[in-house]
Amino acid sequence: MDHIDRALLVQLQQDATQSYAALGEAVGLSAGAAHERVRKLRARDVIRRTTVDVDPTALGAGVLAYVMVDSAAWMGDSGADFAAIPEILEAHIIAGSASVLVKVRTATTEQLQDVLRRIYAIDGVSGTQATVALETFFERPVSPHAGDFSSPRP
Amino acid sequence: MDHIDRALLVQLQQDATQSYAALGEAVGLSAGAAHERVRKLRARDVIRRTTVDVDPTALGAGVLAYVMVDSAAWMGDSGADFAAIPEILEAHIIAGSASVLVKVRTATTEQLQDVLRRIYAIDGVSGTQATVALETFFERPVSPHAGDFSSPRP
DNA sequence: GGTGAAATCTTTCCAAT
DNA sequence: ATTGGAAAGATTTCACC
Repeated sequence: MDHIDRALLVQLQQDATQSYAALGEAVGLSAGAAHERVRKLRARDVIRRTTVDVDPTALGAGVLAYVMVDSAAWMGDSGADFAAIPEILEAHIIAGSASVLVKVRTATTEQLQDVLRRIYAIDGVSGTQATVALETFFERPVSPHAGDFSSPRP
Repeated sequence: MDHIDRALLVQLQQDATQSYAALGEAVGLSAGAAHERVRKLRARDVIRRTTVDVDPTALGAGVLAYVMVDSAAWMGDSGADFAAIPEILEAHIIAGSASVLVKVRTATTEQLQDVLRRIYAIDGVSGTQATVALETFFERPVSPHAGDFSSPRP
């Protein structure tokens, strides 16, 4: 994972449809060498998959909310219960007053309410606190240059 | 946006490297027709871009946190200030007691602390409440079948 | 809007360094 | 690990439906 690999990841995050010739050009390598490096990044699961970024509003999922889920019991084995609710895009065990944090997208606030009802039905859940996003400033992938920014700075 | 378009989006979310022949096969269309539909989905910005999903831990960003940002003033024009912090992956204006919710990835909790310091330096910010994720159950893209699930069901 | 086929460009493989 | 080139395969266009 040198600086060339990171440059390749930046390029691919921006546009994974570009040719290996263009990719090589962008990082100062031949098409074959760029291909070989990307192949290894995939093999090592640094690149997990190539995918498309779909506009949620075009799919009728314009309402975004984060939900703090409180529980009376240990929730560490409840991953599948949350995954069974398709409107939930992320679920994390958290440190703090709540137990689980989930990210939800729905078409309407009525549907959000229905998702909260289904979360409530999960074993051990004792409460929810939903926070609705009014406007999204941005959503972007993790930067391959993370770690170059943190203090102490050079 | 009929059911074939949604099936194409599901396929592309899973693997955007597959050929139009394979894509057409999966949805019951010729390669040419699949290509034309995908071209239109891109033109209409339903597909915003083709990208790679990179493992955050491989990039040295294994610490995930959500931060509620409190403010004394209107934060509606502060998008660029949050975007200037590269460790911030999402920033949303929210309804509720806080003003802005941000998603952060860093290598260490020390670096997280440094990000909080930089958030604090943004004009109008009066406080932060960070929630660290201990374990991620899953992170997945928005389902093209969203809306097929909500009650009232058929 | 869909099909099948032709032309062009890319990916993929490999021998050499 | 990288290069250049050759073979295999994919994308893109187009005439026709």
